Amino acid sequence: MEESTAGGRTVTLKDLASELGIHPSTVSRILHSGSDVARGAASVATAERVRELARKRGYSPDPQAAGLRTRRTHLMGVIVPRLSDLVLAIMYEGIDEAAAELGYSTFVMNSRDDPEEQRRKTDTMLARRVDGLIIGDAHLDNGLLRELTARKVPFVLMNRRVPGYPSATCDDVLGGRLAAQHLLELGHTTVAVIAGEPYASTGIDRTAGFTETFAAAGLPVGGDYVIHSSFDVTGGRRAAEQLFRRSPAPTAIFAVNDFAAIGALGAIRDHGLTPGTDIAVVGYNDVSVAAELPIPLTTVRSPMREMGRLAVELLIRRFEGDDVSSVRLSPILIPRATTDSTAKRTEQLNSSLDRQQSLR
Amino acid sequence: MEESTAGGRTVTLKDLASELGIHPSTVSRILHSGSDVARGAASVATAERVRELARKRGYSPDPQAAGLRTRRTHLMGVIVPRLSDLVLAIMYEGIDEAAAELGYSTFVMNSRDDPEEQRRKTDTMLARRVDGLIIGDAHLDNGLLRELTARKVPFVLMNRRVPGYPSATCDDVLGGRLAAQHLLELGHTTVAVIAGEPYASTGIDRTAGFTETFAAAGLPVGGDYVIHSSFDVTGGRRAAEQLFRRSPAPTAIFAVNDFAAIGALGAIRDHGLTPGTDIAVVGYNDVSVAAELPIPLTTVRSPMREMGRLAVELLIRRFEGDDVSSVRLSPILIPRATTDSTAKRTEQLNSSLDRQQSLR
DNA sequence: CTGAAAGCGCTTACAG
DNA sequence: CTGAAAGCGCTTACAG
Repeated sequence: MEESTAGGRTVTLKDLASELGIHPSTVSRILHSGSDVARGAASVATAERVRELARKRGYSPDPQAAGLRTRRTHLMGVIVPRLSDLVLAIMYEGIDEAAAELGYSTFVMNSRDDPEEQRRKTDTMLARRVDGLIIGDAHLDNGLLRELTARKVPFVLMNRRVPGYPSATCDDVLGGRLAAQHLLELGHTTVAVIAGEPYASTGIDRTAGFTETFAAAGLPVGGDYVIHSSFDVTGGRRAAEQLFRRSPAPTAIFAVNDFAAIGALGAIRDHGLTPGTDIAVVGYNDVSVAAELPIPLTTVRSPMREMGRLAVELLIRRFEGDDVSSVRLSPILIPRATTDSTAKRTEQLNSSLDRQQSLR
Repeated sequence: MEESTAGGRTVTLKDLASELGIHPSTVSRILHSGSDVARGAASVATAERVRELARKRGYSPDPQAAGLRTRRTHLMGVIVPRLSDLVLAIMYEGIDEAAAELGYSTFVMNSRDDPEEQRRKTDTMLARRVDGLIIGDAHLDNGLLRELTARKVPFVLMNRRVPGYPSATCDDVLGGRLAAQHLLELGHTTVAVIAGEPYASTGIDRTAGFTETFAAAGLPVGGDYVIHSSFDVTGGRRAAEQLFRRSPAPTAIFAVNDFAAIGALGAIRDHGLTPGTDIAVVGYNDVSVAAELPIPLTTVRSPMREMGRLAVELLIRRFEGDDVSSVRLSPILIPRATTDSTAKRTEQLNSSLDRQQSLR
């Protein structure tokens, strides 16, 4: 009945020490002196005996106990809107990898982008005494971040940025620009944006990069051609439905998220049109399904896994007292079939859309 | 410079006690006496003063320290093949919810179904002193599980079952049967299975339920009409390509996973055929995209989120010493367009496939 | 080079 | 009803 924590009887420092007839503190010192056998912590001979026995007994130090003394848990809290969003799941895989490599473990929690949940999950993480937080669901204009800063909780943002706080993000303005340039080259003049949630920098920046580029080309994008939406399939479908009511209809749609783009593709099909032929669509992120769609999706690839890894590195640098600044990773455009041969057919399309609208 | 763990200066039991002029042990006793104000732990008056101050100071007990004494961390380890698999991500959301409600926190790690990684991640979890494990990536014939049992590590399986160990799964044999009955009713006689990985009970059971039902109807499914595959889009596509080489070609395909089914749909289109019209396809799980596909996918819905919740509950019952037995949740069939009007066209299809093959 | 002590924040019998 | 002590497993100055 002595088993308590999983794994039953666990070997402790004291066990090791008494088996070798030396003091626990000596064992501790040796085990902390890095791989160079002793480094002044003990004689090479004792050090070797200790290491040997530790290995043999499968000793693994109790992080609870160590943390109690050192005040460092080697734990990171990660907050995301939802792990069932593939984009965040991939970023988390990057976090998981990097954290493991660097000796950290992570808690992940879903906030569903609800401010109350964000606060609650943050509290849970802090109650667990994490060393710091990776925040993947930051809203612009954020009281929680101010508060965390005041409380000196080390954190970095990932995925979404907020001015004034260190973050690991994609250069989303550039991403929007790439999408715009691509569509400009294809000759599109009436374009629309499915812009995501208004509280997320991702959507805002991608939209800004896109509309600024069109404006600079002398083709400003009208306000009612920019529609906010959730970042999922349903959101994209709904937004596209709205765009179908605009006149003239857009000949190209930039959705700031691949899943929203997929929803838009569905709406386009429902209207009897063919993406890539009748109307161009560009998504964002290049999730794995994008290339596998019936009509493969042109998209802006963002380095999702890398962002996760980077967030871990930045946070660790904050632990070490460094004053880290934000990093934006570069996206690239992946042209595929949904922007194949659309622009030339502009007139044709508009008349076909007019027909559709009169049927309504 | 006194800040160390995130959150800086933290209120301790001792702080509370000295502010009230009582002993820390009294404070501890009160805070542990549940919501009934004192329950013999102290006078109602002191109890109220203590609770009041604890609230005011935002006291939250240090779980490291508590765990060190009690040998219970209230931590669970969760191992999944990959969180970027939506099916597992949803299950994890169920785990996350239930664990939070019941006062537990969880670590999740990806094993990528690699036995070495499974072992490594398990070790990391145990080194973190989790109270137990939820294993979502179990392989049939599993040395690791035997070892964990020998070491008295409490664990439950989720998603995939292994005979002899407690698990929270979907009744996959039933699921396979539902798919088969549906296709039988539509009149299909030449059917095939994209069966998933051979080490996963999910694929095995779904395939067994399916083939047994067809066999019982006097229509045994030939061995070369059952093809193993990975559980993703690529795996499904490859398996379908192989099935196109069979003669007679199947008029219906059961894929044990929706993503594999989506891959099969791609292959079908590549062959110039239309799913739901020329060939029936049934998937498994009913992930959110299934209903949103150009041709919505008929599938067997599994209670993914519920499985996660259930796994948490079972594990906690194991902590309490209960001898828990496995639970299988029931799936239901969701008929959609990919099995709309296929069976009648059998002959027609077969001749069309023959034509295709001769072109190769 | 090694030992001994103190202490991290908590809990839990044991007294009284 | 409350206090005081011991101890969970570790780390870290401090001696010597």
